Amino acid sequence: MSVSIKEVAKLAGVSVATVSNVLNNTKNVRPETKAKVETAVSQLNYQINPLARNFRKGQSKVIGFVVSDLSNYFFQNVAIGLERSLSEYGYHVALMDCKESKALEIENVRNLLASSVDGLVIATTGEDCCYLQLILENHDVPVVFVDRKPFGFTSDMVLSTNNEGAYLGIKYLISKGHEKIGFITSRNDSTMKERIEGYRQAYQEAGLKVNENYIMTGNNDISISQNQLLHGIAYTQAKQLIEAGEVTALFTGNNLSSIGAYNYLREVNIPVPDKMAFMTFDDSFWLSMTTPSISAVRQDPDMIGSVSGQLIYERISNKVSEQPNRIVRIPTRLVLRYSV
Amino acid sequence: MSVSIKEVAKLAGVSVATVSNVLNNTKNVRPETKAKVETAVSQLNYQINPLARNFRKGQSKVIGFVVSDLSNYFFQNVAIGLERSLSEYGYHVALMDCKESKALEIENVRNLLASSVDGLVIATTGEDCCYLQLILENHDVPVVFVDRKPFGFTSDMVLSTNNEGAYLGIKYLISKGHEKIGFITSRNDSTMKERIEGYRQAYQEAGLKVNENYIMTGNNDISISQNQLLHGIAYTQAKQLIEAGEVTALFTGNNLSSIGAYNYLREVNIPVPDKMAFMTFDDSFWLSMTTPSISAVRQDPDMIGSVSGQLIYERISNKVSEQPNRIVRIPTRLVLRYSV
DNA sequence: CTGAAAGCGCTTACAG
DNA sequence: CTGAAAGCGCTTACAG
Repeated sequence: MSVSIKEVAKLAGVSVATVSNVLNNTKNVRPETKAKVETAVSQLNYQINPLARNFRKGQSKVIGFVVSDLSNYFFQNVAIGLERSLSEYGYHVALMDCKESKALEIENVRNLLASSVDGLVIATTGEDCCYLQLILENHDVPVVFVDRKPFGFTSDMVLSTNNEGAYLGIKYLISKGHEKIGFITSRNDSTMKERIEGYRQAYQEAGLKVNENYIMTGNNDISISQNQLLHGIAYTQAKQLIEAGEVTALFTGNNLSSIGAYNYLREVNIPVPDKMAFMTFDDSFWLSMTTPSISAVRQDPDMIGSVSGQLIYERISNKVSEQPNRIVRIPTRLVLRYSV
Repeated sequence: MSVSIKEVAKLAGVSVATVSNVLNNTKNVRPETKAKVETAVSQLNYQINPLARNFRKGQSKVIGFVVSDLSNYFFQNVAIGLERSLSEYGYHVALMDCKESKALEIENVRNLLASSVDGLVIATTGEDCCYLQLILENHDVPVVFVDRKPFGFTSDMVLSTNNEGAYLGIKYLISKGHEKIGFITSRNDSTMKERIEGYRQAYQEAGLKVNENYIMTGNNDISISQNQLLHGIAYTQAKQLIEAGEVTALFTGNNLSSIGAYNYLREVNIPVPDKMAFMTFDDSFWLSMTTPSISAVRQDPDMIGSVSGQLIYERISNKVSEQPNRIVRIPTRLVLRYSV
């Protein structure tokens, strides 16, 4: 039904090799010949068959994005940025949700490789990524990690300036007179450790001593999804901290924990910011709809996604094959609203 | 580098045709022969090359999802449901954002077809979809529309029970004593018309007369994206209605308009629900984070997505090729919180 | 600068 | 039940 390169060649009176060469700009072709081909192409309304080309070139033009939890808006926005940047290079993105399950993550990676993806972007569920070494050994597929730093596997990474972001937020809280700031993280991974480091730095710079009891780290084994978070671990952590009656401000480590913690404040009717200041890492749309609206350290998930696309494309097209692994940090910034 | 069907055939001592047949279960093969092939497959750790198979079969195993506005959480959730259901059949989804631009929509459809998608799911920007007739005439690609009904093109559709949902919401408001309910829609498309119909039905059933001034329909030409909506058209419409001083309740037609309208209420400090009841079509996460939390008519975007996947898969696999176009309605339900 | 030809790895009539 | 062979539509050494 659809016209092939042969028919173009015939109509143009040249060989298929020549048609291919003008189509792909892969060899010098005499202008007259080129013109003949081009008119034939437009006369027949020829479109290259990407299935044949992909097969021939051994590429699929799809990048797999393996996401720890797709119900998290943060990753949805990463996906959007990734999609946009890769589509510029003619790539599609295959999204795979892991629902915070390592087993699903491994299965997803396996399936993607079996379906011949050209590259992998991974927001890993747990940090241990040794399994990748094994699975990838027969595949020449570049990998970029986003948001969380893996161990057991080295590759390019795109991360937020976690340390600096938390530092900025805590510093601001301190500047507002808060000396006892609760830090709530529902997880305890490399990312959270960096953010806690920012907390410590701000304290140190202000000459304050950190009370370790105010840092509530979570458990990585707990599966959390944004939809069931109103009374999750962050809720409990906020409750504990506030019932202890010491902290005057709460800083939550990501959007997931902000939901649980803020929901607690709301339920027990603690006036923000009068009785309790509140700030979170990760900006979300809903933070500007609450009363008062909530200040946040904003990440740029869209940028994280698009930069990841960039990096993986460079690897695929071998522009940087010899370069060592890169870590790109995407800036964060303070968005002040009325909760502090 | 990777092992091919030939090598499997050689090791098993059979022809490639036979290997193919046991792999695909496409012909009866003697059990002994089958066993030989299977041991060879596992010995060589053979995996079929999907690029070759797709090329041969003329399919890409990807479905394009053309989305009017991917910054809208509603569509993100549709995408997630679609992804999940299609992945069960070995399909990937190629997401394409149109940013509410018809021109981009057309370009996206074109690009997807050029990259050989096997099917198209479309949440159209504008309702006029005549362009599809033309573009699709050389392609045997099934289409499913979601959320909005197109004209100028007929295909399967998956929509919410818009009429019934709005009816439920308005009926509840009326039951609470409201007789002057403002209906704010930022758009004026088939979907909104259905929701307005539900509004009228509830009024009629209650023996109330509809005041047309309370129905503020929007303009389809205005591009709106969730991120810039705090002071958009719904904000203005809410302002107008409330300054006129008649309505005692506000019902917004979708999540986008709820943002603008609620933000107005918030800015001018109108107590909800005491001075003004509030309810919206489209549930969103943030509706449970406001004070008071906001009641909504909940759609099920995830289900809309997964059902769309179902329908398009049936069309692709020709299970229903002779059937006329289907319209599937996904139920909505009332989620009561504290804004009414 | 151009073309004839091999070949990528499958599937699928067709013959036996 | 099994196999030999054609062919899907490209790209790419290779020869001239």
